[in-house]
Amino acid sequence: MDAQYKPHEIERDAQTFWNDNQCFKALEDANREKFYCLSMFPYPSGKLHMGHVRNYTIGDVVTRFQRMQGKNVMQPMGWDAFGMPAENAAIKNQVPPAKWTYENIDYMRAQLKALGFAYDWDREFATCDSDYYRWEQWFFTKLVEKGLVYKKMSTVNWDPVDQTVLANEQVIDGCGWRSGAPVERKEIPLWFLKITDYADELLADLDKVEWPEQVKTMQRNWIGKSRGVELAFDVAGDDPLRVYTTRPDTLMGVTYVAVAAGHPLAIKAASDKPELAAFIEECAQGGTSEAELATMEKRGMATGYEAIHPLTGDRVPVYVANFVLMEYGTGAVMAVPGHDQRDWEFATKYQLPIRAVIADADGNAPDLSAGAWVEHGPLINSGEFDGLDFQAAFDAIAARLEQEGRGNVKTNYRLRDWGVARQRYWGAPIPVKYGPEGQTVPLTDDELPVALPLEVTVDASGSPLKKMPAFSDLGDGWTRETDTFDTFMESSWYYARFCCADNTEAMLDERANYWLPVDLYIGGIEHAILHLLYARFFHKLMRDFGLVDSDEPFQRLLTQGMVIAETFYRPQSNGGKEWFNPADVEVKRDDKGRPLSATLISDGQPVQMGGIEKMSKSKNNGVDPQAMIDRFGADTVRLFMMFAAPPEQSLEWSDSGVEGAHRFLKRLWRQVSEHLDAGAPGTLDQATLETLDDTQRELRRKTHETIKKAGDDIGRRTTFNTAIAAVMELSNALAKFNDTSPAGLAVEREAIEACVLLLAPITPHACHALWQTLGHEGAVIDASWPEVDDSALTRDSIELVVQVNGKLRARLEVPADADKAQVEALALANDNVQRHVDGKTLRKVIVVPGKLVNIVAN
RNA sequence: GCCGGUGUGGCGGAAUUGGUAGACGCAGCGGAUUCAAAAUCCGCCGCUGGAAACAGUGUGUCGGUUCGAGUCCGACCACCGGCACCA
Repeated sequence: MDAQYKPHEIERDAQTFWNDNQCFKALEDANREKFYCLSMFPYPSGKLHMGHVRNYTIGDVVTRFQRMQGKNVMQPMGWDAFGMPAENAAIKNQVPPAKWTYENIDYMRAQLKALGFAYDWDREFATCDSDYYRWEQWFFTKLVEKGLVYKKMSTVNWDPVDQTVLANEQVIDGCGWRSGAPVERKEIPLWFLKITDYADELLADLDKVEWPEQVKTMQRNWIGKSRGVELAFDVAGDDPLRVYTTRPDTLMGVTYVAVAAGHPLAIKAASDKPELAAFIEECAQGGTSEAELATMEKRGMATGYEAIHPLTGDRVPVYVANFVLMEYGTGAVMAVPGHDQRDWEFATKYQLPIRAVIADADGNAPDLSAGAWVEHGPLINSGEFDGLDFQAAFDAIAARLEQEGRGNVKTNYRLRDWGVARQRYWGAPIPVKYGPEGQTVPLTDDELPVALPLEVTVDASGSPLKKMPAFSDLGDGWTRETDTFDTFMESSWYYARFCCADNTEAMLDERANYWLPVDLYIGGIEHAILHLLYARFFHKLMRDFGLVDSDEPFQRLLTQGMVIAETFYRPQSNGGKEWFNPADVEVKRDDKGRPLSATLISDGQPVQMGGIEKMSKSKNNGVDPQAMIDRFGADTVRLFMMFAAPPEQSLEWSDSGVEGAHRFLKRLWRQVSEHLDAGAPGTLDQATLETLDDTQRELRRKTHETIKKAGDDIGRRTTFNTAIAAVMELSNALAKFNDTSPAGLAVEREAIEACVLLLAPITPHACHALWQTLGHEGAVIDASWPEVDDSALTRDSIELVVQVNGKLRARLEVPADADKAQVEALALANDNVQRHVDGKTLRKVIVVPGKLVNIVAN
């Protein structure tokens, strides 16, 4: 064997072998247990970044591990190819988005192949292929027929200079990112899917999936099921105002009512009040994101109207408030400043009355001078309802409102219907046409697919489709919808299409039911809500249409952390920052390794350290995976990624850490080489096992402990870092083991083969070569995960720690079968233990078998 | 602002069910090998005191539960992710 580890040759040979033998082609086989492992597919932005490498390495490790467990595995890969960056690149470089996208795909596919991922490439597709999105268009028309789609007015960010709709990301500090003009809120008609029809099921079925609890919690909170009361306030001279509240117990504390700026009552009130009209116009300033709405200054103005309290008949003023939104709920809220902090701040600002109607913890009227009292408590100042607790008050007040026909108990959801229309070009056209008499008609099957025209010129003024009569004008007064789908539509069902991507006759077929649900889905935590919720919804839509028979798309979920790196910059005269790549910067450290200063290598001048952040283009702190592969090989990059942190945590890039990973592979390679040079090993038959000496038995124990731990770490815990650490320990034990007897070499062979098999999912190329070198006929890709020999794990004696009052005072070597009394006696006989219990009274001795003894004395 | 998370040596991290804090790796220090260097190998490595044995102290901060807390509970601080048109 070549004594030197040559990753590039090894990787080329292994990949050729996998390719030639179609090792990763997945075929349905009803007699074998299937395992569908899926990593979130990438947006083809240009080059792979480290986040991709991490994501796909995790998926590949699990895929190869499950294959070694005997499962019929399928791991596909494709491209989430529609989206804004292609349009931005088109504006910048005058390249059509399609050309840019497909070139990026070609480049990134080659990078994925260089990393040796076990993908079934026959299933590959890009969502911008019309063979893919045609089924999405088809399905949308079916949803229209089922009444699950509707059109309504909705608020978007409007750039008044570029005359175009902006994404939230394109709104910087309230201004358009290109024009710099203050953004306005504008109402336009948009298509929606009725995800709220599925709110209850989306909530309940979270119990069916094995997802991280925090992700389930986030989804539950996002859906936000609440039980409250919808009630009406009469308005003198106008229609009643309907409001929803989860705190009907505070109804007697209502001191005003607030409506959205777009509310009919507000608009009516503004007709003879110029200052109110001006205020309403001001409310249209700014972006639409919830974060922006929640943090903006709360402002309001009286309408002059008064609402009549449904129970007391008192008159309270109606305000227009900028934080009430027309499209959420009823566009009006009742305000209880005594018991809601936002209402309290608003009331304080506009000198509105604040009434206490809920008692504090001591049963007294709460002090409301510094803020609202928001806890539950018995009612006060509420007439006949005084003294009732939250639940009793809720029920009594709801019953009373219902009896008077002024309200009813209602379940509400925070979840809003899914707006799927985008005023953009690079997306799947929405398959709808409009008639001369204003008809809205979904396209029929023979009118599908609507192919996106690919030869276009894109500029900052919005979608070119709107300016292309060849696309939009259907003749006889009919026009085509020029909006395209939200790209979340494509990513909501791609996992199912991978099961039968070659089907040109149907969206899905029976193969989908063989593979689905996805057994393990891996992707960034940033997708914990939107993407995963939309995909779950879409799956249920497809189920109710008979396309799949499962309830949930993703059985297990692994949310990976970000890849982060140090940032470096220099302030610029315009107040901005010029960011430098870590590869171009040299960091000086003190003798403890703490960073002191940094300089740019090219000019030797200092740069500022900007902290450790997510690798991104904007901060120029990305480390190019390709450069790392070229330098160390794919296995080293994969090993470092898996070793440096557990998958759920963020991973800080470290050049020297990568070198450490490389060092380990070189060392393993050398260990195999030296082992082979040492001669032929004996066989580990029963007779040999019985005659092993202590050192040999110790190495065998370590081998089987490592097999056990690595299998549990990879298969159950998905903590690849600790699995690797365990194999490193075994390798360290091997380095200390110098026994060239036939039995010694046999034990060593077993340990070395364990190292190779346990690392095979992580560093598949090196292990492919080592497995061959060790004389195996079959490839390691077809090898089974090694089995634990429980008899190798037994010990004659174990180490116990002895504590006195919880502090470690001694370590004892005791027979493995020692009983409590023996252990206690041994512990008390220890000199150092005696010194610490001397002169004290023994209160208690706690023995934790196999672990420790704690002697309590005082 | 709201929802979710994280915080352990110089650094990345380990400690799986409340039971030895710091596995494994990086950096650093010392040594071997070498004409020399690289590579490699061996040893040391939380902080304070001590020659050592050992003692004290230590998991963001403050408090609590427990024989025993990195782990559980309460309050707080800092940072990260998401917030519906980034993907």
